[in-house]
Amino acid sequence: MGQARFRGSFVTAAEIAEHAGVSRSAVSRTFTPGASVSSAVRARVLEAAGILGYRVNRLAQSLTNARSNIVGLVGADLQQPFHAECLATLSAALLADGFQCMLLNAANAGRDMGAVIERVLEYRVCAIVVMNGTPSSDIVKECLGNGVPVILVNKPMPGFGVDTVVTDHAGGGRAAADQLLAAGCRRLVVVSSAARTASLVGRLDAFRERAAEAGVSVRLWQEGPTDYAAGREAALSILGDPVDSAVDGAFCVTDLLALGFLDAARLDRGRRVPDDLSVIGFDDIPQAAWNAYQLTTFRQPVQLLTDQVMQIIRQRAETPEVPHATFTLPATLVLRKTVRASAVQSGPP
Amino acid sequence: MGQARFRGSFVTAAEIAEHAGVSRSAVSRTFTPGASVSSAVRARVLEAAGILGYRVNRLAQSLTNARSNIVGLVGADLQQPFHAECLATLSAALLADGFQCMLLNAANAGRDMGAVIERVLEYRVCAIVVMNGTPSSDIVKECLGNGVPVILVNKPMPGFGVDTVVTDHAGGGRAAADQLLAAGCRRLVVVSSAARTASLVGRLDAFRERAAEAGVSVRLWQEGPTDYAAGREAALSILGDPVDSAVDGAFCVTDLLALGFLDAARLDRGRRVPDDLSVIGFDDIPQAAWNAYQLTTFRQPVQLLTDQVMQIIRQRAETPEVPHATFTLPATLVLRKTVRASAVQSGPP
DNA sequence: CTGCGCTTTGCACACGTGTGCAAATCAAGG
DNA sequence: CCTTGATTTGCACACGTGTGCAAAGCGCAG
Repeated sequence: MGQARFRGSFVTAAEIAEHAGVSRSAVSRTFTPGASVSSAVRARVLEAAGILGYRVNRLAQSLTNARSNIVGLVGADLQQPFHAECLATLSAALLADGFQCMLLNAANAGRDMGAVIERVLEYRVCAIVVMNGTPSSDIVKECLGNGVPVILVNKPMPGFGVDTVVTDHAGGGRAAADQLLAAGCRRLVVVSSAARTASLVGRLDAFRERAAEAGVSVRLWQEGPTDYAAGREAALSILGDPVDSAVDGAFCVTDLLALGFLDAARLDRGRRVPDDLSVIGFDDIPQAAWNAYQLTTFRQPVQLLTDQVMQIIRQRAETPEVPHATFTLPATLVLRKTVRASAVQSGPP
Repeated sequence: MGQARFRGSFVTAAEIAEHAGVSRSAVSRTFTPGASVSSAVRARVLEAAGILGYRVNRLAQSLTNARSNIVGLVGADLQQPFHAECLATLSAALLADGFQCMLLNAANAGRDMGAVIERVLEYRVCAIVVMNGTPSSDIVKECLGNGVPVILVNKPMPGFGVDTVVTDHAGGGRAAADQLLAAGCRRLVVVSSAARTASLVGRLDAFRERAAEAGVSVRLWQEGPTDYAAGREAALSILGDPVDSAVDGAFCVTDLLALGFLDAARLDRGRRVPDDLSVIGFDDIPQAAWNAYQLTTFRQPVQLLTDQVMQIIRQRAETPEVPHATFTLPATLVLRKTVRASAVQSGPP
C-alpha cells in the first residue's frame, strides 16, 4: 500500500479525484450505490482509493441528509445481566442492519437521563431506543419535535407519540401465580424492590390479582434495589420472621432477586428448594440456568423485542407518519427445578 | 415552549439568528466557549434558542475540526459479565469526560473485527478502544495512518504504535499458584479454553511456571469456549478420570470457568470445596461473590484500567506524538472461601 | 454524415458550522 | 470634540460530501 497512508489525517474525495484524474463527483458517485459511473472510471477511482486508503466521511455525508444513520441506545445498569443481554443483542442487530449505535450510559445519571439524550440529539440520530429507565416527558417531546423517533423498551408511555415494545409482564405474573398455586403453595410472597418500574409493578400486580382470585393472600416485599443482595435481604428477613417464615412459594420479579433469595433461603435459612419452598424468577438471565440454581423463571423474548425494535426503526425511516403503537410480546415459562412438581400433572395415576 | 418545536426537523443556527435579529456568527459564538460576544447578544440568542429548541449540529461542527469527539468502543461477547463491566465503566467514563461512544459489537464478526472498525473510521472517531478480541494488524495500521489512536485493553501488540493497558495476568497467575501451594495442594490442574488469548495464556503460563519452581506438575485443560459450560465440562471430565480425579487444586483462568467448575465438582462429582478441592478464578465478576460460590479470585482493576484509558485518550488528543507505552496494572487477590486456609498462616500454634 | 436517445461527466450549489479578517461600535482619556 | 485602543459584529470562506442540471460523449438508425 502507498506511503500516503501514514500522513496522519484522513484522505478526501478531492485527493482521490486528483490522483485518479477524474472529477470529485465521479469519486462520490463511485461510492454511491445506483449512481451513474462508467466502469472504467469506477475502476480507476477504486484503485486510487485503495492506494490512498480512502474512507467516505459520514459526518459530511450526513450533513446533506440532515440525518445520520446513528441510533442512540440509552440505558442504565449496563453491567446487569439482563440489560447486558439487551444491549448485546440490540447493538448486534443495529450493526447488521447498517446502523451505527451510540451508547448512552445513563448509569450515574439518576433522574437526568435527559442530559445524555440531549447530547446524542446533537448528532442527528435517526432514532433513540431507551432500553431501560424512564426519560422525562420533556426530553421525549423534544426528540419527537425534531423528528427523531423514540422507541421505549418495557416502558409504556401511552399517548406520547412513541413506539413501545414490551414483554407481557402481566401474563408472566399471572402464569407465575398459576405455577405456584398448582404446586400446592398456599403461603405466597412476592419479592420486588423499591423501584416502582412499570415492568416490575406489572408482574407484581398480575401475580397478586391471580392469587387473590384463588383466595390466597400474598405477602408483599418491596425494599431496596433490584439486585442479588436485595433478594438475599428479603429472604433473610421474611424467612426469619416468626409469622412469615411459613411461606412456601415466592415469586421474585427479577432473576437477580430470585438468585439472592434462593441463596439466603438455602444457605442461611436452611430451606430445601423446591421441597419446602418454591421460587420463581423473571428474565431468564444466563445465571438462572446454572446448576447451583436451576431456577424456574420466565424468559423475556429479547430477540423478538430486538427484531420488533429494528422493524420500527426501518419503518419510521421511510414512513415517519405511521401511527404509534405498542407491541406486546409473550414471556415464556422456563421450567427448571425450583418449583415443586404439581401432584396432578407429574405423578402417575 | 414555542410551537416551532413540532416542525419535524432540526433548527439551524441561521434560523436562530433570524429570530434573534443577529448574525449567524453571533449564534455560533454564543455556543463557543471563550468566543467574543456581548452579554446582550448572548441573552437574545439564548432566548431564541430556548424557544425554538436549538441544538448545535455536531456533525457539521466536526466537519471543520476534521475530527469528532466520538470514541469507538470495540468488543465481543458483550453480555459476558466481565466484558459488560468493562463496557459499563468505560462508557460512563467517556460520557463523563465529554466524549460520545460508538459501540462496535464484534460479536458475530469472528475474525472480521476489522469490518466494524472500518465502519467507525468513517465517523472520524478521535480514538478506538479495543476492550477485547484481536484486531488485524492491517486495520490497526489503517487507523494509525489516519491519525486515529488505538488503545488495546488486555491485548499487547508490541511495536505497533498502539497504547496498551493490561492487567498483570502473569502476576495473578503466580499468586494463584502461591495460594494453592500454600493451601497444601499438590495435584494441580489449570483450566483454560481453546482460545489462546494473550491474557489467558499469560495467567496460565505464569501459574505453571511457579508450580514447576515448586516441583509440582500441573495438569492442563484447554478445551471449548471460555464460559460456564466449558468449566463444567472440564470438572466433569477431570474429576471423573481415574487418574486425574485426585486433583486437589484448580486454577481456572476465568471466573466463568471457575463457577462452572465449582458447580460440577460439588453437585456432580461430590467434592467438598475447599476441603477436598481448592479453586481459584480470575476477574472477580459479581457472581463470584454470590453466596452459593464465594469464589476466591483475582480482581481485574477495571476502574484503574478505565482511568488509564481515559488518560491516554486525553493525552493523545493534545499531544499525538508522545511515544506509545504499555501500562500494566496489578490484579488483587480476593480471598473468599474456595481455597483451604493454609495451616501455617491461619492456625494458631 | 446527421439526428436522436441514452449514458456519462463536470460544474456548481447546498448542507450547518467555526473562524480569520476587517469594519463597526464602544469606552475612555486628552 | 477628537483620538486611541479595546471590544464586538458581520462577511466570507472552509470543511467534505451528495446531487440537479446542463454539457458532452457515445451508439445506432436513417
